Amino acid sequence: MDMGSRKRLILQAIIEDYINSAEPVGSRTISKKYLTGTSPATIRNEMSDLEDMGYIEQPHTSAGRIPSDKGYRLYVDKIMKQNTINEAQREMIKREFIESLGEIDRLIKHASKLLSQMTQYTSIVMAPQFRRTSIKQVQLLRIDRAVVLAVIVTDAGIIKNSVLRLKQDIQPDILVRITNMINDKMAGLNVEDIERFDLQDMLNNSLGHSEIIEQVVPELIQTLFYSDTSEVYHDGVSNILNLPEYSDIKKARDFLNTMEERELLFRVLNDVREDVKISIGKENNLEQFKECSLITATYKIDNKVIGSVGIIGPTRMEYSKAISIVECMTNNLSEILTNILKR
Amino acid sequence: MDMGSRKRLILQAIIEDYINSAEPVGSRTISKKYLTGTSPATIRNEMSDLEDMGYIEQPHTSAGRIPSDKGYRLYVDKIMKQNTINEAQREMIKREFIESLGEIDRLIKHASKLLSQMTQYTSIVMAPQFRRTSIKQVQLLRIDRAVVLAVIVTDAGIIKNSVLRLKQDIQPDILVRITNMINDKMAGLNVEDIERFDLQDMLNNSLGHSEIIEQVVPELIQTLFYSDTSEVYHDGVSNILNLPEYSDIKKARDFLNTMEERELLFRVLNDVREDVKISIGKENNLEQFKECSLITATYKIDNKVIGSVGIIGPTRMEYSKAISIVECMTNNLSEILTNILKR
DNA sequence: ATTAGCACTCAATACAGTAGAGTGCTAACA
DNA sequence: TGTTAGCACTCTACTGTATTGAGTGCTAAT
Repeated sequence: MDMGSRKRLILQAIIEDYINSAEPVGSRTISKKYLTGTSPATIRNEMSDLEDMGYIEQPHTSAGRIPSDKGYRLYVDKIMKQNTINEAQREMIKREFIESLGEIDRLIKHASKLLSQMTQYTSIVMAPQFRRTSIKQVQLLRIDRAVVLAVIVTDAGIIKNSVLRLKQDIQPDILVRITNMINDKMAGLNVEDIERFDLQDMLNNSLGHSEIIEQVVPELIQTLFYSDTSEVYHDGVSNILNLPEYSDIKKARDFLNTMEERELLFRVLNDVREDVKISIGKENNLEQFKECSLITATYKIDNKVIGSVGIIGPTRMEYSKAISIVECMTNNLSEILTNILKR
Repeated sequence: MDMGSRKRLILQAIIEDYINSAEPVGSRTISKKYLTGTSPATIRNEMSDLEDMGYIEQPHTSAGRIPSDKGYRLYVDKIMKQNTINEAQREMIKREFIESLGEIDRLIKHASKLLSQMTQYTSIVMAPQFRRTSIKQVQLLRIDRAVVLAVIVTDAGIIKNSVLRLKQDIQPDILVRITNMINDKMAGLNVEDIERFDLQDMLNNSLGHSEIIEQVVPELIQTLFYSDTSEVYHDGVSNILNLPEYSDIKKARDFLNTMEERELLFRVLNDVREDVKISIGKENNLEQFKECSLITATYKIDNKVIGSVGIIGPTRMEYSKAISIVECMTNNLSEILTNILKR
């Protein structure tokens, strides 16, 4: 059976109507609203074919049709037209970001809020990732007699820090020496290297400072790993309760539960390799998202992928709009991050 | 009309039954389950009195009674017995915390998770607050030619920092001079003082460094304020969907919306002055929480109140358990924070 | 003061009937 | 041969009605 252009129009009509209404779409509706020249009976025949081909399905005999995951996939890949967000919205993203210049952290949270507001779905974002960069330098700063602040600068300019509390007092000159030692050994390493870092070797060449190094270095390493998995934010979770598919309280609860598992969200975002990735329904690996679609995209610093953002909605998603918003968002993020860090 | 001891027992029975069942409690139930020696008719008379006194109310004529806010208040203040959490749970809190030693941030998030898990309500916590302490010292650390890390240490030992990107390069010796200047002017100030800080005066005495100071100091001040209002976490939001009072999707959505407004949650937590504060239903100032109860408590460093945590649940809350858990939590937080910061 | 008995109220449930949307099939038509 | 009108059929959603049962308030007896 081949996919004539009328079938394609009908599929498009079904999908776009269903996206708006969340109700099964019948042949009469299509005949009246989308293909005025064609009678319901003809459309019924075509719909029957489309069902056989697996693009649409029927919840029960006397209902209209709804798109299947396969149908959405075809729609996204071949049918829908791209770039439906207008210049005003594009401007909005740009403008909003200029205001939140400053702390990277703030920028990221702002991106999340903006994504969920503009799409009316739930957004998830991850802060720029260490794991994908390497250490440029480490600075140790004496705060108090036995308190040291460790600052880690990476090649993408991301700065992380942690407070170290030592068992004994430390003199400034010794701290300088230790700082140099650490930089000798650790500068240039990325997180994968750090996993295999040979602490013992360093202690053997510690010139009598092994006791302090033993306290400092593991703490430093831990900081790297911790910040790697924890900085995931989300926003607009309440939006999903506006959708009829979540009027079932059990589904809503499951969704909320999932959104509170930061580790999980991190994994989802971390898996993104493409510029923009679209996962529809059962295409998602996660059981929890089998009835959702995810639009995820990566952002970069100096063309180096450094993190990703995404939105989660029902499979009946406004793909075209959602995709362009997410895309526009990552483009702006990339640009601004690159600018503020290389300024 | 006076409050005989039988009325008190009946009120207690109504409240405790309603806490468990979320269903209006009838006279027969009380007679069978709580006051076996007394007939339903007698209890009905007493209940009628209790209703006149405003402690209970009737959703509709042929239903049982449910407690009013006033009823809960009396229960909390005079009737319920304290401290129902057992030694095992107390131990659990202690043990859990010992593991998450290290980053204060992690400790705080952990506290939130623990609170919601143990109570099965929604928890909110705020990170230790600057506003309640004063600046001990400011350190500026040169990261790159035009990039400076500012570290602020407070008298309670809380350390905050932010990355400053300058318009021009800066020499290390000049940075030291500026650091000294800033410390001269700002050490000892608290956030309230900072609000009235006279930047112009400082610029007049800047010995030729006014251009850099003009970039650094406002940024520094902003960091103080930003971190003051943003670090609010919550956990267990999904728990509320298990409660029958939120099976109405509209209510659930409103609740979720509220929980996503960090500013609002911050204000709620920031208002807490007492060791433990219990706000029942309409006692809450916020419209959004008129059907909820909040148990909030402060935690301290060196006996100086530095932040607070709380749980939000339905007015039909397991007050006794919730209060002891929140109390136990803040005690542990206070102890651990004091220890790790003064170590 | 307490209790048994009774009439009354009201929400919740179950049930039957109806309306309406939609399909599939067949036969007629261009 | 593709398209369409017509019709019987299916199934959900809604509506109205009757029933049930939990609970109350009142009255009279203990």
